[in-house]
Amino acid sequence: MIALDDIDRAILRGLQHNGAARASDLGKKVGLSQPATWRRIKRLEEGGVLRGRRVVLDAKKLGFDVTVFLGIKLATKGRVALEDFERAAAAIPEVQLIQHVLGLYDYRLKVVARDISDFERVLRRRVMTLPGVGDVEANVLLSDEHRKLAI
Amino acid sequence: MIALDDIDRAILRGLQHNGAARASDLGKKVGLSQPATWRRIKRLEEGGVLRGRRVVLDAKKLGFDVTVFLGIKLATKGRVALEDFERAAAAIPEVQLIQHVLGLYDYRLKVVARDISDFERVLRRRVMTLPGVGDVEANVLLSDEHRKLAI
DNA sequence: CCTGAAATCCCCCTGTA
DNA sequence: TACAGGGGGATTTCAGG
Repeated sequence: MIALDDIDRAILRGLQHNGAARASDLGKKVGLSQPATWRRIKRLEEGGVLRGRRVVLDAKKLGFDVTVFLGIKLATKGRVALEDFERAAAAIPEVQLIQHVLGLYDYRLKVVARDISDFERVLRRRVMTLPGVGDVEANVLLSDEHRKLAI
Repeated sequence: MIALDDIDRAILRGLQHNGAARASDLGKKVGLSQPATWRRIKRLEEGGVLRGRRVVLDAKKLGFDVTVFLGIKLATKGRVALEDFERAAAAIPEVQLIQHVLGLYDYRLKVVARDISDFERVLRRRVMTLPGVGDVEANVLLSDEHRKLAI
C-alpha cells in the first residue's frame, strides 16, 4: 500500500486505458507538464505499483485456437510436493499461467493449444503426468473480457 | 492465423520479454535495421496479432489484498440470460475479468477486494444477486506466474 | 514485396531555476 | 513544479535488391 494522490490515480487510469500512452498525452489529461508526469510514472515504477508493460497477443491469430483452464487438486501437498508440481508445470510450453489457489482446487492452469487434439495430447502426456496430480477439472474458454482496476 | 516468418516470431518473443522494448533494441536482436523492425511491429499491430500494450499493476500495493476466482453456474442459460449476466457482472467494479467458459461452470470471474470482509460484501451484495446465478465456487489466489507464448 | 540509409519530426529525459 | 536543451526514437522518403 503506497501513498497515491488523485493525480497518480488519474495517471494509472490513463495507463490502464492505453498501456502505450505517452507522458505528454497523460499530462494533458491530468493537467500536468510532460516532465512532471514522466517523473510520477517513474516514481510509480520504482515504487513497484507499475510493474511493467506487457504486450497483448492474439492467441487465435498465432494458431492457438483452444484455451482451457484446468483446476487441479494435488494428491499430496507438502512443501516439496508444491515446488515439484510448480517446477514441472512451468516446463510445459503450453502452460501460460500457473495460479496457486486455496479452495476446491490447489492449482489453476491456463493452457493454450492449437486445437482440441493438440490439447488432448498436452493433457494426457504432460498435465496428467505432473507429479502429485489428483483430480483435474477443465473449462474451455469461449470468450473473455478484461476490465480496469477501479482506482 | 497469419503468415509469420522467423523474424516476426523473434520480434514477438522480444516483445513478450519486454513490452516496452524499442524498435532499435529489437532490431539488434533480430538482425534488422530500426526502420525495418518498426515496420514489422506496425504490420503485426495492423494484422491484429499484436493487440496492444497493457500496464501491469501491483494490486496489493494499491490496497487490493484479496483476489478470488469464482466459478459460476447459471440457473438459466438462454441467450438473453447470458447477456444479462455479462452486463450485470461488468457493472461490478471489483470484477476484473469475465470469462465465458464451457464445462462444470458457465462463467469464471476474477474479483479483487481490499480484504476478506470487503470480498464478502462484494460476494453477498453484488455477485450472489447477479441475474441467473446458480452454484458459486471460490478459489482464493495465493500466487501466480505468467509465462510466454511459445512462438 | 522486401530491405537499409538518410533525413525529419517529435518526444523523452535531464539539468536547472 | 515548469522551462529549455540535447539526445534518441518514431516515422517518412528514397533508392536498391
